[in-house]
Amino acid sequence: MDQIDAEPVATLVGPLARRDDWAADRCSLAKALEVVGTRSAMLLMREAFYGTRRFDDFARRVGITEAVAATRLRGLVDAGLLTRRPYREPGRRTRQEYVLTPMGRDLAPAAVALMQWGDRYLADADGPPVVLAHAGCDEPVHVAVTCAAGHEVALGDVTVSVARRRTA
Amino acid sequence: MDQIDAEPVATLVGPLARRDDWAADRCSLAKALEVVGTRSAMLLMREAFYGTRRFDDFARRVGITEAVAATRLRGLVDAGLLTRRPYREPGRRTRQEYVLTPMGRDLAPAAVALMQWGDRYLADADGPPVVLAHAGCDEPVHVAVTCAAGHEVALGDVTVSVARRRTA
DNA sequence: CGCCTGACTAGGGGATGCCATAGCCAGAGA
DNA sequence: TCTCTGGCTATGGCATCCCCTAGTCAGGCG
Repeated sequence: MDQIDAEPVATLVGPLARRDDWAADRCSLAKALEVVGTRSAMLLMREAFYGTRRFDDFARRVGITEAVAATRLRGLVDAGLLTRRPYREPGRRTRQEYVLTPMGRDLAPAAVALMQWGDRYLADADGPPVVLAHAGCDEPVHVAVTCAAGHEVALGDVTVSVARRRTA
Repeated sequence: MDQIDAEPVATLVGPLARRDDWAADRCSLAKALEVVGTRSAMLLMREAFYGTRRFDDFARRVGITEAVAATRLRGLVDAGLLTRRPYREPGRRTRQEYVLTPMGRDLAPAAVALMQWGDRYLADADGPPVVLAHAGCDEPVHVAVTCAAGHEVALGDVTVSVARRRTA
């Protein structure tokens, strides 16, 4: 251990304790960042969570140019977070809309976690601009790390260990 | 509403329902991304969560050059996620270490949420490389959006509304 | 006093992200 | 058939991110 004092960080167990022997290139966080690691990609996902579907709404609401929106949306479709789907309003021509897939929808906790962190530490004097609540009980929502038994887990109580490989 | 069918997305209530009247530039998610919106910044935070403290360990384990590590670490210190602290091992010269602040520590749920999403959708055939568990009960941890009453909340059950401003 | 090491800084260059302006194409309405 | 609009694509340019290869600086040790 190269810990000097007992700062609450995660505990690495098993082979991971020798950090430099472990290749971080398989890290799922790194892989996730390859897909949604840009500002524009994550903000486009925010819009998708808010129900935006049309190309120019995405571009305008995120505040990026249509060229960037086209590139980024194509990337998100290719990665599987959104699907392109033609639709038709009566009296209008056929259009494409970008709709969340389950994979895209499952990114919501990460986006909410980032938003919550921003609310807490980066909001201006007026406080956070929006509040997320549970439609059922009207209580505000928050994101937390919990274990299967339902305990909320602090960083200092997390252990990190190598997973058993699915394949030999 | 420009919803075509009932996809489970968040429901915007009040003034927010007219999306284009709402300026997204105060969005906390956007602000968070200004701080940790780059791949290297988030991966440096991952290392910090794992207990890394020394400059060259950060650079080597994240797989970035020392120049990038220096710039990014300075940014994280300036933003308040890490502090620089001199320390001294006996017989060694004084060094600087980078230690998590409470602000940095509170980013952990967002990082875990992204990692969990990557585990689920982006892992290779071997499955995710590491498993996070609760030190107390050994159960794997996961990140979820919950309300104050403890209910796990799906995206479709989230409402988004304007916050009451802290200041007039 | 001079070497060595840890912790950076400097410089040069390629790739990506973003912006602004302009153009293209399909299809509905006139 | 002509026009208009939504939904993109194209071009050119600046900024940022990242890499690689040095070089610098402080301080403990021989």
